[in-house]
Amino acid sequence: MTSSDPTALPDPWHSLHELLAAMDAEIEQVYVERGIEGVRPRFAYPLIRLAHTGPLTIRELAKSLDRSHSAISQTIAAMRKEDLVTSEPGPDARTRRIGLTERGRSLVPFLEAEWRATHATVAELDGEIPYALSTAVEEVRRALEHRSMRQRLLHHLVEPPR
Amino acid sequence: MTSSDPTALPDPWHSLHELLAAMDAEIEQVYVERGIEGVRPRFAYPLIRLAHTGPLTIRELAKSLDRSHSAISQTIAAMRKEDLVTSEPGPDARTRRIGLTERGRSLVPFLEAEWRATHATVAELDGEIPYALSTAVEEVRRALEHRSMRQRLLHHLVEPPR
DNA sequence: CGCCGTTATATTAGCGCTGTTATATTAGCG
DNA sequence: CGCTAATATAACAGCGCTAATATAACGGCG
Repeated sequence: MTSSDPTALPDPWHSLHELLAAMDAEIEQVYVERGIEGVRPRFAYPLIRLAHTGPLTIRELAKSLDRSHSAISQTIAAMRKEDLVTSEPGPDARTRRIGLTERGRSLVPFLEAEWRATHATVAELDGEIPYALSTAVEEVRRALEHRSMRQRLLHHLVEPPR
Repeated sequence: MTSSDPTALPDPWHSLHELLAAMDAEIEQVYVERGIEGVRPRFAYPLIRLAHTGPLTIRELAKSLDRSHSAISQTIAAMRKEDLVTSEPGPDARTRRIGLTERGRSLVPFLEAEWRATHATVAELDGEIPYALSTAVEEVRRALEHRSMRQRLLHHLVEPPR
């Protein structure tokens, strides 16, 4: 017989997921309020980066943003449909250089302002609580490097009798 | 001219997403090592709950797990394909009662052990860092209740000159 | 008593976010 | 000419959401 329901304790990550989703939603809301259509939040990162580096190849951009080249390729494809970036044959005819269109470039100042505002907000939030969330995340990451999640799980796993 | 690239500071949530994904992956790995096929981590929550409550309708279950009824409906559909739950006409012909199959029930002891191990691990991790991640998340949530993300963003948003 | 509109439930289609692997294309290079 | 590298694309995986649909139940009212 099972004593008590362990799921009385909620999924420990649920609240975290909710928090992230809610924050993302409010960021997008700010975009919409500014009348920016068709620019999804995930476009901002590559767009801003490109504005500073100048045209890059997919792989260069991917490396620069710490994403897989495939993921970036898809994001770029979506951005091209929105006329935010161009993809022109590069120096090497195998590569294509991704550059900003007029529209893309025109959005950068706002996106940068928004990016900074987001970071400022995160910093503000971190300041309002006893211990910064960002720091806590980093510490967990390091703790897991030291001893993996799997090892910890197995150690705590009390096997039920069959 | 734009001074410096704000995206030199990375997406503040990227590391968090990575962390969560990595943890989930290791949980699933433990499942696989135990020879449990076709049971995704997200099945554990409803499965365990159902074992304790007995058959529930989709909405009851959704409410019980604090998820949308739609999300649960889809999860249940996936679980039915894995022969983990049954869906039988309920007292009211509009409703269906979701119950456990033999297979589903047989997995519960392990899933509960794993659930507890996960919580123990989270507690352990929280103990290894100066301030618990779980607490920090809760504090951020409360801070945002007090003043919304949107308000904070707008306050920090320094509009670029046109 | 039966019809009809409202309400509740469940499902499904479509979307958005993240990413992966595998395959196709193209061009460079030896 | 064939191998390799870079890119692109397709299919898939996971998480979730909203909105539309079908069905059923309930309640009122003629």
